[in-house]
Amino acid sequence: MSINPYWPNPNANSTTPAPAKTLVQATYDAMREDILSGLLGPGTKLRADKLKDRYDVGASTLREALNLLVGEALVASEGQKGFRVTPMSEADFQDIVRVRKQLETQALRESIAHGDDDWEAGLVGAFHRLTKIEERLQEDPSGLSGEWEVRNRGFHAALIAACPSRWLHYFISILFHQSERYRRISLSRSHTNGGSAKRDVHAEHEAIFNAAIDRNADLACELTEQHIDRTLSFLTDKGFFQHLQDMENR
Amino acid sequence: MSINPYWPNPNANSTTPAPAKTLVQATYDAMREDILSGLLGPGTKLRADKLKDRYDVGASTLREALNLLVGEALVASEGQKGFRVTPMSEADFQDIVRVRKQLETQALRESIAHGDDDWEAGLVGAFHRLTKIEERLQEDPSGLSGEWEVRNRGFHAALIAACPSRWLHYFISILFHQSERYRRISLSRSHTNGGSAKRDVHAEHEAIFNAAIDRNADLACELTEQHIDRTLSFLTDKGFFQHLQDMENR
DNA sequence: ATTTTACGCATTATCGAGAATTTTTAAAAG
DNA sequence: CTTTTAAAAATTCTCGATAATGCGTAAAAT
Repeated sequence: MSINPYWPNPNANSTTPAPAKTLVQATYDAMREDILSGLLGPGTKLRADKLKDRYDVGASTLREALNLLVGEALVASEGQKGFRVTPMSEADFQDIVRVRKQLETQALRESIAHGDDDWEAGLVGAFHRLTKIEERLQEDPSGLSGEWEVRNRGFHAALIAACPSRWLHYFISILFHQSERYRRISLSRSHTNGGSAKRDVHAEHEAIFNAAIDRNADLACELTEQHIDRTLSFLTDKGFFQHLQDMENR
Repeated sequence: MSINPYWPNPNANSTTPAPAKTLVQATYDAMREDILSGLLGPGTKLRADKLKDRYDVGASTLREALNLLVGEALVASEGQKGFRVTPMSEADFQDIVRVRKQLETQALRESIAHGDDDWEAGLVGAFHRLTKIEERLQEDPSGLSGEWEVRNRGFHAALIAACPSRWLHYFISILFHQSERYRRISLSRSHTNGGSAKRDVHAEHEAIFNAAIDRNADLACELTEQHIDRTLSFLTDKGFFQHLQDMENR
């Protein structure tokens, strides 16, 4: 994947030998994963020495990766005072959810309108992959969550893959990563504050999938909005936002 | 302004001495201006030596600024082959216009709904500033266009200033800069291909302003959509997009 | 004539050191 | 005791040099 998701990778479906990843990109990928997983918690001060040690790169390379993450709003640059993992807040997540609903439903509509057989095939495949791992995950909830993230991302990408708007894709991918951070961090830490009716994520995915394949745009969008909304109410019910201060300021 | 527009500058309305701009930020600002003005045309290969010479900075500083611009999709990073000013195309601008309409109308609605007296005051002031320079520009169309860009940006920002969604603001500012590049480059080069009915931009601004002050959200959004649409038809009528290939590949 | 290989040049990517800035610590003044 | 001032330490920012990679040219092979 190219650094900037908006501009497509020319080697997408080709047989050219290797992606030839640059060190900056590798560092960027690694750091993003560490931020999304919560290993680098919200608000964490990103000191050069520590990070140079952790990722084993020079100062410049590190700062380039950092500046790349600033563009995705996963890292905030503070004047002459270094970098910091972007803080999290309930208001921020509500905002993400609102805008994400608007953009994803729009993209889904256009995707359903433009989608051809290839789109359907890709969607069926992505849903199948996701189904398999969700079955496996239900029996054995240990591990595998990394792979689930990949397939969940793939399914949601396949849904809107036929939408021709590059800018929608770009913005949606940013917001998706933002959401992913909230979800993953909320799961990795125990905040079992309240009940929060058990959520059948797979059923939600299946319903969206069926509506999309049936070309029922209105229903698919409705279900997508609910799907996204539930990520918010899920975290709220869990009392996740009350624990945010605890993990800041390291 | 902080590098990442999404996260507000804590020194916004304070009396603290100086913004203490970092060299990276200065270079980033200068390069962005050069790209938006067309001085660095679409598709231009950004060679390190030339740019080091032009902006008088070291290699690392330069690359940091470059990576910042990648996040705004004004610069594209090509694997291991350096950087390049993002190309322009008719399809891209159509996409920008579509998404921009959707986001700006949404933000305008929320702004009109939430706006208080301070918002109105800011809007009146911004409109006044814009009016003055547009009057001056009508008599003497030479120069001043740089200042017009600033005030036009300010007016559009004031319209949606009361919208509470940080993410909408962030995405809109990206798309606004993208649009600005198309508009400015189309004006700086002579492509008087066809008639293109003379456009009274000030009248459009005035109509939007009045609708916003009247809290007529539907009308204001309608007018905003037309306003944005006209930037597209204006360039199309001018035959701008037929000249795009000419200015690539330097 | 076309393709392949090898070489030298141009450009990019990476690093570590030094300069500039902020933060911390401690002493001095009120 | 609190505030101010000043030096020291820690951290960030910037630069130029070096290593790695890609590109163009020309000789060699098919």
